[in-house]
Amino acid sequence: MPGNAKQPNIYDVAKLAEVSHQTVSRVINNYQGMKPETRERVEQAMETLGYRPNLAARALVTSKSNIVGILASDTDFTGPATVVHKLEKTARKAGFFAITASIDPESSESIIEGIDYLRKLGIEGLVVVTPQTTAVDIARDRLRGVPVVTIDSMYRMDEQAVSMDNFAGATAATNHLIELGHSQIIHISGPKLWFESNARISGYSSAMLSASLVPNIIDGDWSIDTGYRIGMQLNIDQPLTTAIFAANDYLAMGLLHAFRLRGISVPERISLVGFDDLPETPYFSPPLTTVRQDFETLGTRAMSLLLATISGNRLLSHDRLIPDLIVRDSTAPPSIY
Amino acid sequence: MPGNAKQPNIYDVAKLAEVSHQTVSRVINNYQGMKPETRERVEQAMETLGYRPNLAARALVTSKSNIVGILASDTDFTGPATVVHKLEKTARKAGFFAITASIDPESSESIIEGIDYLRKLGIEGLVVVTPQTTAVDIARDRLRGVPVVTIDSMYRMDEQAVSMDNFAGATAATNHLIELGHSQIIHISGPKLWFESNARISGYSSAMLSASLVPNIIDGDWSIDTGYRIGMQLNIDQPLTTAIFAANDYLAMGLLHAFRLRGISVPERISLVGFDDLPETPYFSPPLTTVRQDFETLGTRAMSLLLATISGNRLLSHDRLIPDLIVRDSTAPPSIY
DNA sequence: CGGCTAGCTGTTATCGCTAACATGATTTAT
DNA sequence: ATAAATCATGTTAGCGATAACAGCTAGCCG
Repeated sequence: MPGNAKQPNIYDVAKLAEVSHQTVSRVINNYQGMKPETRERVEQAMETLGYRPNLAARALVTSKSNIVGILASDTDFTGPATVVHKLEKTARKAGFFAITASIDPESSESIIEGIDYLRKLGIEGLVVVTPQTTAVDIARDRLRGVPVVTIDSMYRMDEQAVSMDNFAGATAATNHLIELGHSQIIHISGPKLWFESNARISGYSSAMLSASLVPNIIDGDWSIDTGYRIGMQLNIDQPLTTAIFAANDYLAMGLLHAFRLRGISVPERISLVGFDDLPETPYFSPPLTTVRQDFETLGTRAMSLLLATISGNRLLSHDRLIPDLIVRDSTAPPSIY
Repeated sequence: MPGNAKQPNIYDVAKLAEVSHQTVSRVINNYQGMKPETRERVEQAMETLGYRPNLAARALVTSKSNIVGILASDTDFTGPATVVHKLEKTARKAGFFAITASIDPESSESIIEGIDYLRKLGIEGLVVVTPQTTAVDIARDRLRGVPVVTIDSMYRMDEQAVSMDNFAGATAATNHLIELGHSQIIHISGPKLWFESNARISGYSSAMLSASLVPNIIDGDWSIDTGYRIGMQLNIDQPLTTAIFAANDYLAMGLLHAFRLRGISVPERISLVGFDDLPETPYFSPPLTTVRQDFETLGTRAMSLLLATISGNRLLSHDRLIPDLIVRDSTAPPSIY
């Protein structure tokens, strides 16, 4: 790297264009009300010098970092990953920088560490993509004055949030089974600490009760393994169960695997519904009926909401997306034995 | 937000501690050679004021941003996602900020946009997690003087890179089949543009040739769908094929699905090996023999390499990780018809 | 034809920090 | 005891931008 000449600054541009540095600044900031000719001359000079404004200097004087933070769990589920990508792209498109801190949402130490990391950078806003309540609370507490938008919380409707209506999704899934004629429908739930998990439990219960059926919930988590174990142990004959709504596709996958080993056929003996619509879900045997969430829109909306809040336009403060039921071959009317 | 008092600066701390601002700066930068008593007084003052150094001001004067960039494809595959998380955490632990730009690796426009975005921030280094060659070239070109570390490239051994040895992984997979006694082994490849894809093709071919067998490659991509289509069309009787090495688990998943429909049993009629070891891979029917890559280590190593380069310690410049073969039930010796 | 208003551009101060040098109080050497 | 060296801290300048205000032309009016 020879002669690594220092980056040109605003004065270098000014000198070359034979104007004052302030005029250059005006060009950079797109100030209306200068001679087009002057502007052109300055743009010319910036071009030939390869000038790039120094963001640190700008941030210092304006006390605006132009950076927003993203606090994300370090799970590698594809849903959150999609959301984070969209958040970042939306921010970028709006001229903001997005910085992600991934955390272990079960450890408040990790949460605090992540938030402090973002705070050091002087973020102007934060999106929390962690599906547990604690992270949000800590964030709001430590970032007083900085807008915080939550994804996927429905536990505090007054706050700024964009959420996937897991309740509605679960209701749709359950109603689908009810409409097919099932009455003994079990729900295998996700872990209790998660927003989504609870919302799906409520949606299921509500649909069951509305149809005068009795909810029957088995505690699970998000893993294939747990689905498998439950699938191996589950007594489906007493009382006679004909349908299962699993809280996610992984659980459903484990159940399917277990049922295959036990010779329980789906959907003939048991109808099964999942949640998430993973890329491989259509290729299960049988292809799984499930609920699809539009994570891309979720990410875009959340960042738009945050940016609007930062620039002072209070938008609608609680946006909600409804997931879609995708019907495939794993659900059918109960067979009459 | 009442009385939103302005953030304290170094002078406020200095006044409270009754020292000069420079002394405060010394404390912040951990300067050795000041009275312990003075240091304590300053630390006291910082604590009571809740002082946080202003990074913009520091960056301005030192012309060091303390930020590194991550250029990542916006695929939601779990491998890259894991790598990115680890990159970020490793950087954070070392006192650096990591900012991710996700790009469409097939569009050089998108790549350039991503790089310019990072460049504006004044990144001091970059890790490229994009599995195509173009992104790396563009990055190196536009970021002259900034160290760039690549993940998963093996196409230019002289450059700074940490890679997963896909060649070795593919060789291991192929040899496993050969050792079981198979001789007609087909490889379904990934897309041609990807590093990994080519490395796996080479590893397969090399293992075949070493065993005096004839390579037979069918072009694919990474999708279940393609695996499924190929699985439906493939003629496995002429010539008599007894084993398939699929370039990833998704392809294998599609193949399995197709074979199930066609009544081709795995592993009795066809042995199948995948690549990736997805969380669900053990739950395929049959559980899939595959190759596992340690993405966490990959991420950690790559960031360590970058940070070492930034601080001037040229480390080993090409680090390589060997994936592990995980043998499950989808492979068996060929049956003698 | 003097003065006032607009329309552009220039000047100066400032953001919060670190670098480089300056200073005063001790200690050490002669 | 006095000059030199050492230690701890203070002073000044400047990083590269924007903000706020000041100044200079023109053009229009009465």
